[in-house]
Amino acid sequence: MTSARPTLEKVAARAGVSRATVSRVVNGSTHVNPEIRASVLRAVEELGYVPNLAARSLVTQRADSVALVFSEPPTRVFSDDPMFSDIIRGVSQEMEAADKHLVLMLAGSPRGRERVERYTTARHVDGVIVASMHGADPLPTALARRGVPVVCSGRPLVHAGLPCVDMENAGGAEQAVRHLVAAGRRRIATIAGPQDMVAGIDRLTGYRTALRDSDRRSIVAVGDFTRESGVVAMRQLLRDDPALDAVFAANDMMALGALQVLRRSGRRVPDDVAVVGFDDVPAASYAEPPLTTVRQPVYEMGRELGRLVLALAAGGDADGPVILPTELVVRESA
Amino acid sequence: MTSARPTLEKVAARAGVSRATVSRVVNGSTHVNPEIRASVLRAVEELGYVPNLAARSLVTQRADSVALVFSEPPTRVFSDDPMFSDIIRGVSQEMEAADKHLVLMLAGSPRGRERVERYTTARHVDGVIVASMHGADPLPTALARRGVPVVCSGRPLVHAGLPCVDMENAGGAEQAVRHLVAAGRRRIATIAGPQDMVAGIDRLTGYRTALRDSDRRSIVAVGDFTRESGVVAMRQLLRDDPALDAVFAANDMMALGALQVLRRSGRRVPDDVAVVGFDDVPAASYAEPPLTTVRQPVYEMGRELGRLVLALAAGGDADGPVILPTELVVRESA
DNA sequence: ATTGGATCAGAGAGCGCTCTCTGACGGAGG
DNA sequence: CCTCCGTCAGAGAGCGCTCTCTGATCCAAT
Repeated sequence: MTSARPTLEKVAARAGVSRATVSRVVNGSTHVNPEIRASVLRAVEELGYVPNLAARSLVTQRADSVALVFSEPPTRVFSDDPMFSDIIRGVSQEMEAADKHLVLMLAGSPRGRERVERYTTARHVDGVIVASMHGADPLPTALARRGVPVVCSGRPLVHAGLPCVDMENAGGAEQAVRHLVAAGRRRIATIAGPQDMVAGIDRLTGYRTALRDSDRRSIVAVGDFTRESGVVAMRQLLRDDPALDAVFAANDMMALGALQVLRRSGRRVPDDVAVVGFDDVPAASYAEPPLTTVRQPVYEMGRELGRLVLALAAGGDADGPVILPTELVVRESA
Repeated sequence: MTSARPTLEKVAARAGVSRATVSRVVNGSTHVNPEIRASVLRAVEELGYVPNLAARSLVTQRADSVALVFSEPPTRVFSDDPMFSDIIRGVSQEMEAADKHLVLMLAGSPRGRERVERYTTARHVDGVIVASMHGADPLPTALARRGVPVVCSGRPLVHAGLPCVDMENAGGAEQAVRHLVAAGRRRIATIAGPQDMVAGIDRLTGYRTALRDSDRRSIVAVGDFTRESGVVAMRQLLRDDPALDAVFAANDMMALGALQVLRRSGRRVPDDVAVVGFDDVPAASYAEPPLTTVRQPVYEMGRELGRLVLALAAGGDADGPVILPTELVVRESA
C-alpha cells in the first residue's frame, strides 16, 4: 500500500495482455475486444493504476496543460475586484471539462517573466493564456513568435492579430453615457482609467463617442482604477466644474471613491450628481446609493479564453478577437 | 527557427562532449572542468536549449510542481475578499523562489474532487496544498494516507496531526472583544461565522472566552460570512437586544452588512453601537465609518504554505501547525 | 481448399533525460 | 618503474508510456 505505483506493464501482466492493449484501453481506443477490455479495466481498478503523465508527455509531445499567466502581479487594484478569481474560475472550468491542467504563473518580477518565457516556450504546456493588464505587454507577441499557442485577455494594444477575448469596453461606456444623456444630464464628466491599458483607453473612447453625438462637452480626469485615484479625480472634477451633474467612472472602484467625495461635498446622488461605474463588482450593489454600472462577464471571459487556447493547441486556427457584450445595470446612482 | 527543440544530444554534439556532461552542467553539478563547462554553456546558449521537463520527471520521479487545491469553488463569499488571490500570490512567490510550478485546481464539483485525487496521488506533483474552507474536508486526510505530502490552510477540523497553517482566529477574536470590553461596552453581541468552518468556530470561541472573563453575557447570531447574512443577523440581534452597544462580526463582509443595518435603524457607529470585524479586507478601511477589524496575514499564510509543502516534498518532516498572528486594527467603528 | 480482407493483440522502438558504472588520465607513493 | 588513488568524462541502461508495424485469427468469397 505504499508508493509502489503500478505501471502499464504490471497491469498488462495482471490482465494477461500486452502493454499496448492496456494502453489502448486506458486511452479509450476502440478496436478492443469487450471481454479483454473488461479484464483490463478490472486489473486497472484492482491495482489502482494511474498513468504516468510524464511518460505520456514524453512520447506524445503534449503536456495536457495550459498556463495562465498574469503578466502583472495581482496587486490590490486587481485582487480587490473579482477579475482575478473570476477569470481563474472560468478558465478552470474549461480545463476541467477538457481534462487539462492549469498552471498558474504570476509574471510580476523580471525574473518571473523570464521564467514564464522559458517554461512556456519549452513546450511544457500546450498553450498559454496571457491575462495582461497593459495592452502593450510584449509577452504575448514573444510567445506567438516562438510558435506557442497564445490567447490574450484584453485586446493587445500594439501587436494586433493575436487571438484574444475582450470586453465591449467602448460600447459599454457609450451606453452608460447615453443613459446619462437620456436622463437629461447636461454636464457629464468622466473619471478615465489609465491610458496605457486597453480598458482605460476604450472606455474613454466610448465616453467621447457618446458625448460627440449629443452636444455636451467632455470633462475628463484620469485615474488608475484604484479607489484612491477615484477620490483624487473626483475632487479635481469638482474643482474644474462645480456644476457638473453626472460622472461616468471607468471602473467601480473609482466610482466608489467618487461617491464618497460627492457625499462629503454635500451633493446628493443621484439628485445632484448621477454616477455610473463599470465592472459591476459586488461592492457596487451595496454602495450608498447602489451603483448603476456596466456589467462585464468576467467568468464567461475566462471560459472563452480556456476554450480558445484549447482549440488553438489542438491545431485549430484563431478567428478574430472575441468581444463579449457588456450590459448596463441600472440601480439608484443614475 | 520553428519548433525544432534542441535536445541534450544536440547540445552535446555541438559542445563536443557527451550527453552526461551536458546534463551535469545543466544541473549545476560540480566536478566539471571549467573549460568544458564554459563550452557547454555556450552551446546551450547558442541552441537555446531548454530541458524537457517530462523526460526529466520520468527519470527523477519528481514533478517540480505543487498543486494548490481549493476544495470548494471560489464563490462570491470567497472571491469577494482577497483571500483567494492573496493565498495564490503568497504560494506563487515561494514557488518562484524555488523554481517550482504551481498547478491550480478547483475541486468544487464531485468530478473535480475525483480529478484532484487522481492527479495528485499519481505523483504528478511533489506536494499538495489544500485550501479548504470546511475543516471537515476529507481530501487532506485522503491524500496524506496515500503518502502525498500535503499541507492545509486552516486547521483541519476532524483529522488533526496534518501539517497546516492557520490564523490565530480565537486569539484575534478575543482581542477584538477585549477591545470592546475595555471601551466600556456592556452588551456585546457577535455575528458568528458558519459553524462548520474552523474560522467560524474559532472566532466564536474567542468571543466567548473574552466575554467569560468579563461579566457580560453573550448574544449570538450566526451568519455564513456573506454580507447578506450579516444584514439578516444584525436585524435579528437588534430584535433580540435593542439595547446592545457593540457587535463583533466574525468577518468584515458581515460587519459591513451590520453597519448598514445599524445606520438604517438610526443608530450611530460607534457612538451608539461599536462594530469590529475580522479579516481587514480593503473595503473595511473605506467603510463609513472605517471599520475596526482584525487583520490576518493572508499573503504570509500563502508563503508559509508554500514553504511547508516544499519542505515536506523534499523529505522534511512536519512540525506542528503553524499559527500566524493576527492584529487588531483600530479605526473609527470601535 | 485456398485466398483475401478485416479485425484486433503483441513486439519493439524510441521520446529526452538522469545516473551509475566504467574507464581514461595524471600525479603521488612504494 | 609500477601501482594506487583521485578526478572527471563517456557509455549505456533504463524511467513508463505511445504507436507503428507485424502477425495471428476468423469468416466470407473465390
